[in-house]
Amino acid sequence: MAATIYQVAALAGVSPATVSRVLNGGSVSPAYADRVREAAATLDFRPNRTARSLRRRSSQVIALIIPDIENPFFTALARGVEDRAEAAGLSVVLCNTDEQQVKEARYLDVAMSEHMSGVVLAPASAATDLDELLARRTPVVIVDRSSRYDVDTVLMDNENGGRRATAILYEQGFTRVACITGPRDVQTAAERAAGWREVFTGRNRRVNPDNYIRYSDYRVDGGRAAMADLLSMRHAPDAVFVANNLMSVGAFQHLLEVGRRPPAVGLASLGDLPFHTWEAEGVTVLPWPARRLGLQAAELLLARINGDDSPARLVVTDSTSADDGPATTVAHLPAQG
Amino acid sequence: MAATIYQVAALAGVSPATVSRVLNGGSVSPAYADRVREAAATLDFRPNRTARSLRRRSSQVIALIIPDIENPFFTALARGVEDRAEAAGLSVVLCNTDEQQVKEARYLDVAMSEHMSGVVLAPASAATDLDELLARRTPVVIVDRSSRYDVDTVLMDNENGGRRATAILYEQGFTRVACITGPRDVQTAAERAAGWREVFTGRNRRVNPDNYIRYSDYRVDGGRAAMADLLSMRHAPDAVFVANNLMSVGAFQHLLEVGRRPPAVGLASLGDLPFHTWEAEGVTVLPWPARRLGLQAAELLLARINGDDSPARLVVTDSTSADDGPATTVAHLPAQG
DNA sequence: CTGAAAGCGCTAACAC
DNA sequence: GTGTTAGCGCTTTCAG
Repeated sequence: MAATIYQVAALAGVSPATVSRVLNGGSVSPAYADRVREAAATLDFRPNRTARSLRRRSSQVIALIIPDIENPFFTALARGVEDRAEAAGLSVVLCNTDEQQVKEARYLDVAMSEHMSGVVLAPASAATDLDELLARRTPVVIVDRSSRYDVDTVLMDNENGGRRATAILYEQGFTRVACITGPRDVQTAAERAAGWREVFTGRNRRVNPDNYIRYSDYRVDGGRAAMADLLSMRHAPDAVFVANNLMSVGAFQHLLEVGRRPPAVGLASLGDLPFHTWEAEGVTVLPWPARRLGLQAAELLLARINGDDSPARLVVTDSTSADDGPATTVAHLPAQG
Repeated sequence: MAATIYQVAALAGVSPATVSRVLNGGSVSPAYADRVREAAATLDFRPNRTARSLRRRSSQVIALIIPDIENPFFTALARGVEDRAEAAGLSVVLCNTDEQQVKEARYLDVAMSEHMSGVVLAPASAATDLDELLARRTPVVIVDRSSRYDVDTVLMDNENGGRRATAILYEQGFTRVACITGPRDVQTAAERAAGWREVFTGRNRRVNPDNYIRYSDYRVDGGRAAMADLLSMRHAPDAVFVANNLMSVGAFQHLLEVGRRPPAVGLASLGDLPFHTWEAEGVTVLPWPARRLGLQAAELLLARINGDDSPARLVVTDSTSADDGPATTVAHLPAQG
């Protein structure tokens, strides 16, 4: 049914090698090239990518592995990766690990055994095992959360994000700014909280910061519950820094439900509240440019795929930077222990 | 670097065929099987899927092609497909067409040339060309929007959804219920509007329904603009049926912005407002079970992949059905013209 | 510039 | 139950 390179060759009266050459830009006499193209067209020939990958030992596909496909942060990141990859003629396949290490391992496995030409990975956990992937010299870029490997990594400046968001709330006149962050064992959560803690302790010297931080789950319901918990304290905070987009939605919902919408209680979020375009309603939003992260990650990956073998790079983007601005710092990773 | 079946065979002292058999469940003596497994383990052998696909002429992956990865409806649908496919040991690769026919065509192309074992497609347009895919007998299931092909299709009962949502608003006491629907040339938009029109004309006999319908774009901003437009009419409606989740968000935002939150103006949505869990706030939400649609589509696809060749089926789910309920009608498609 | 031929790693007849 | 062998469709030396 599907035409092969041999049939095209036969119809054009040339060898399969010649057909292959016109497909891949080898040097072929114009006359032959035309005949081949014509034959290919009439047979509706479509090169078999599986065979090509087998032979070339690499495919024209990269994998993007993310922990939560239903989080708009990651879908926006995916758009960034896609846009850049598409421009380079690569297809992106999106894999959802659901924050589970086993699923992540399975998809990494698929990436290897499908000989994908690269992987962009937002790790589900700090324990992710990339040994094999790296042993096979598959280009890998880590994004959003860092890993214990010496590979290209694209991160946000989480600590500074926490610091700035918190500082803004104090500047708005609030006097006791609490923090809702993610799971204790997720690095980004710890870093964002660290930024908050620094500012908090500077402003509320007599207060134990541990009383004003809640470790939640980066999800809507977790954010709502944490906000409810904070507001029920004896000395409740008058504002809250929330460390990601989804928890901010939950926190905001709770405020609406109890009739204390900002600025009755201050609220600052790292990243847009998805599908709420009402900063005007009093929520402070620090840009958290997911799409750009994706673009950068794809950029690094493409370079590696094209043979770049310089030392691993670390790209840290700060939320203060303008959307197209240059406030992104590039540095080489320190040697790993 | 990567071990092959030959190396495993050599180490185990058997033939490659035997290794293949233990991998794929052929009958092999337990003694040999053990030796093979051991050899595979020590070599960290991982079957090369590319080679396997080339030989078997099919891969263990299915493509899910959706028009908008940033729409929670489609990501939820994707979860459904994934969950079902995973249970069957298939990997799902997600492709985002961005509502563009060219991208859609490209991904269909990839699906073909990668010999994917099936495709679940939410068409970007009515003009989608599946001729080749079907000629190659690739199993295909259409979901969400129908196509001109005689293939398995999983849809919501759009017209009834529009009818019910509208009726509910009238039952709540509103007297003039307008409609915000999707683009004129999108079938689901027309169907949902038709349901609305039926109820509207029954209740407002002297009024021209065309004055109370807005064709927008299924996006947040479009919904907001349409709502603003409707409210500025001389005889403005006192309630609005909005035909999808994102436009409902926009419409709702506008109501908040002008201080007329429901029930000051009635609002009914087909599907949850993403990340707003406040039906309590007066928005009527008809369940629009995206995840279930995905499950059903995957179910049909798996059957086809496993050789089912009965006539094409049409599965229509009604939003009135309980989440796990049976109010889903299954019928055979009429013969196509 | 072109063709012949040898595989990429795996599976599936077909023999034994 | 097991091994031998011939490809899947393509790319890529290597000769010419």
